[in-house]
Amino acid sequence: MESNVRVRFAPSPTGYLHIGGARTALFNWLYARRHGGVFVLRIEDTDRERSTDEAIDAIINGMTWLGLNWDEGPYLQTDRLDRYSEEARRLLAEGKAYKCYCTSEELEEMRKAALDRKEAPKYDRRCLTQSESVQAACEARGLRPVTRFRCPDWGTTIIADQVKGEVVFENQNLDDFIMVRADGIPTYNFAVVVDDYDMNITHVIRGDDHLSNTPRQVVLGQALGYRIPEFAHLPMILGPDKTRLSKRHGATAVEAYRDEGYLPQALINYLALLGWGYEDQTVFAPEDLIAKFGLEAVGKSPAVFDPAKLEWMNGVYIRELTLPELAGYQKSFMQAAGLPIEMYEDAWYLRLAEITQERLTKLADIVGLSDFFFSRVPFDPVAVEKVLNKEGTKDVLEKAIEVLSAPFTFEAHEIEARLRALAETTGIKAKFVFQPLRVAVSGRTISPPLFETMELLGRDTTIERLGEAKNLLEQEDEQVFGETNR
RNA sequence: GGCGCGUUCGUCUAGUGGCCUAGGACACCGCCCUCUCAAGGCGGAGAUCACGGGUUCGACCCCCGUACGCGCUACCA
Repeated sequence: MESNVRVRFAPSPTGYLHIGGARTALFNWLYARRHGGVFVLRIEDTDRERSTDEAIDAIINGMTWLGLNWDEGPYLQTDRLDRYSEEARRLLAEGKAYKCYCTSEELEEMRKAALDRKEAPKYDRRCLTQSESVQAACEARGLRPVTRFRCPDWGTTIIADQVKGEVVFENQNLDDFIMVRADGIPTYNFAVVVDDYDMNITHVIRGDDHLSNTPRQVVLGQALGYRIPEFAHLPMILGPDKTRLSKRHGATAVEAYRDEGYLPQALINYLALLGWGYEDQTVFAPEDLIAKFGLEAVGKSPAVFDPAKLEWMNGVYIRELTLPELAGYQKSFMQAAGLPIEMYEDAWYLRLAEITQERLTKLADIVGLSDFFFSRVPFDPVAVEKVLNKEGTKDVLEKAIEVLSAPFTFEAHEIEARLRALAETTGIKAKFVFQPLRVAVSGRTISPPLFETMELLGRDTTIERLGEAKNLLEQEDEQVFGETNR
């Protein structure tokens, strides 16, 4: 498809890639792919205090894991400092910007005073007309100036936002914001404008926390003689308490979701639904998302992040995995949890995947579902109480050991047939013979299907576990006997 | 304080003047299936469409106002 669409994701590397950033990246990526355009990754690291290399890695890792591949970049703003200086000098020379020697303390005082007078805290332009001699005096005192943009104080700036619609701002409400700090590093509002222009960005798709900054950027771009890109401001993602999603709300790093066993396609699908929808559909393969995505269908109002729905969706995608894929994932999660995965063959893992697939909501859940295959886990006291300690359990265990010891191929369907026959002959309801066996074999009241579990455990281990359960009951009998005898 | 944005079931949303006695999904509840747990099937409950005024034969949908929430108002982005 012929296209000149160029979009970008421009995070500041002050922390891991979080859910909100991922959603912004996703929408940009979808828009680029939908229109056959270019997706640029740009790191906005002009805040030297808070930016870190680790954060850059985390962002790149997160996006890579999600499959949000970019076509250009990552560009670093700190690599482009000369370019910003060049543009700042130009504006200075044209009288569209000026140097300001006010100190942070002075500015803070002015702000407070304005607020006290119930006025908008707007810079009063006291440095706008400063003579060169005064400037020289300031320099002599060791003051380093910032560069302020001389904002037009009349007229209106209209943003034709693709999500929010037409938004009108009075320029007089803007003030002469700082473009370049005293240390020569540009501020966000300046660097974005230069970058988006230099990188030929056609559509700026970002969080709506930037909507109020947009007129500043437009006015600055106009002063620079740039053509202005289209804008689309996405609604925020909120926590359950309806405030902006943050660390306080628990897991917000996409890497955390990866480590818990979420599938990238599930997270992508879920995130796409936060602020966007297509008829009644809820499950979308990535290609489907690309085919159907459009800015016109993006909602205007913020969305609360719902971990429960993400979990459900992850289950949907886990069930769509092929067995070899699932087995591969499961092995790595089991290994990470310290289970000795070399204990079994690949075929064994395939079989395990088969019987656990529809029982998983997160990949990491496999650990709690399969640990007992590697070594006995302590009996769950509740299971002992409610199942093992029932009348006749010992008898069931004994008979089952007998039945399973007979010569036959130790496969699920055979095991099932013989155990059902046992229930039949003893006259005990099938579920009452299966449940104690489950507890004996897995230690718990919940497990993968019993017969498959036994097959995977193997005849010897299965019989051994049944015997151990029986011993446990015998010990208890003795104790009870001893006590009542006293 | 100023400016801006937003407001449909608990949550994500469908809905662009009559199809809405408001549809779907998650969560919740019940039933079925069933060796447990899941998955699956069926069903239920759940929204006076923030509130108040208009406009209209008719408003969730259009206009105005109010309330509440959020964002910006930094030498953060």
